[in-house]
Amino acid sequence: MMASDVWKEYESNEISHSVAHHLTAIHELMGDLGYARVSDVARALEITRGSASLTLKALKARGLVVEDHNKFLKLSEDGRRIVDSILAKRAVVRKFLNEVLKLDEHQAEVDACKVEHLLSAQTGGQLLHFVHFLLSDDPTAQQFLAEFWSKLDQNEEWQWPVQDVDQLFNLESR
Amino acid sequence: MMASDVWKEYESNEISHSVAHHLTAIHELMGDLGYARVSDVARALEITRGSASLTLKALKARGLVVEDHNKFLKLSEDGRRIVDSILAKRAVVRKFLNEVLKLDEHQAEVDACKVEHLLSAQTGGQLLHFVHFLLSDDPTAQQFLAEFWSKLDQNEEWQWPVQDVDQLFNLESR
DNA sequence: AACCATTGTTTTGCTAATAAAACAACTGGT
DNA sequence: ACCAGTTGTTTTATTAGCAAAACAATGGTT
Repeated sequence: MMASDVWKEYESNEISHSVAHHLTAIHELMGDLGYARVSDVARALEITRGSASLTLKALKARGLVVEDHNKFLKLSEDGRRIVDSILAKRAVVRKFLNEVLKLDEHQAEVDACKVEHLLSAQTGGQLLHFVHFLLSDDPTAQQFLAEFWSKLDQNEEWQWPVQDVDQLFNLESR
Repeated sequence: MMASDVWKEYESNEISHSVAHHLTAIHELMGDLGYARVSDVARALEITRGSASLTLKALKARGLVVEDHNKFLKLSEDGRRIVDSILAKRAVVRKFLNEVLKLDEHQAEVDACKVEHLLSAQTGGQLLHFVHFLLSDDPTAQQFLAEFWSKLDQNEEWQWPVQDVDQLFNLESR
């Protein structure tokens, strides 16, 4: 039975996908150009200036973005904190998908981009610990990865989607 | 530099979060009650009948839901296929977060629910292979997990979010 | 000065997903 | 037969996020 309070938490996120990319665009523009204006954000995201203007106005009202005396944008302390957490999650998810699960880079990039703003801080932190150990020079980790990859090559295939995943795991693993 | 075609793929998904849960609600109601009507879906999702009626009308138009001569709903072949892929992704992600990363069950449930409809079939399949091997009785997998968990307990902590994840991985891991 | 490009904003309209409320149709109890 | 409850739909309104278009302000070129 689905706890109905679970699926509704999707909307009650700190930030939306759109907001996440408005904020990260400002961050990247500050690095690339040294500044970020409404038009620069709009260009980076390939949306109209009007759309960016409205979204950024809301972000200024929320205190995530601050504006110069000359319409130059900057991340606030809170905005910077959010961008850091998003970029960290994106990086670790991309790394996991690409370097562990061996998905091609574009697929890893796309999927990481889709989930980066949805994962909790706990999940991001635990995943970071996991991937860090997995890709370290620890011999156990390296042996494990080698065996996993060799199994991948052996093409032991289920047809996806699997009907009952729990059954595949022998049911008693709880 | 963000490839701007990447982040826009977020909207171009086969199904939305809302649609995913309308479909899975029908699936679960069929199992629990043996039938599923508009009101049953609305109750299960805790939304109004009006909202469910409109969304389900669109799903009928898309051919994912079919309607009885007496307003009883059923998944079509396509709808069933989508539900299968969603439930499989949800199950494997939940299992990974809870049983590998040791996140509490509620957090695992919530995060899995958020990303289930966003992951590609490739990602779902690869993650299934990975978790299946990781939780198998293969001694290498078990040893790896034991070491990982012991490291977790040792509380080697970064402050999250980590500023530069790539730096943490020594940069040269590609 | 006249012109043009760029910038930022505002207004209007669109879609998806919801709530709220009104309504019609059916069902069951008395 | 009547009343009450349930069901499904429609209409109206809201919010987030976009486009398109109009507009004003600035800045540079000739």
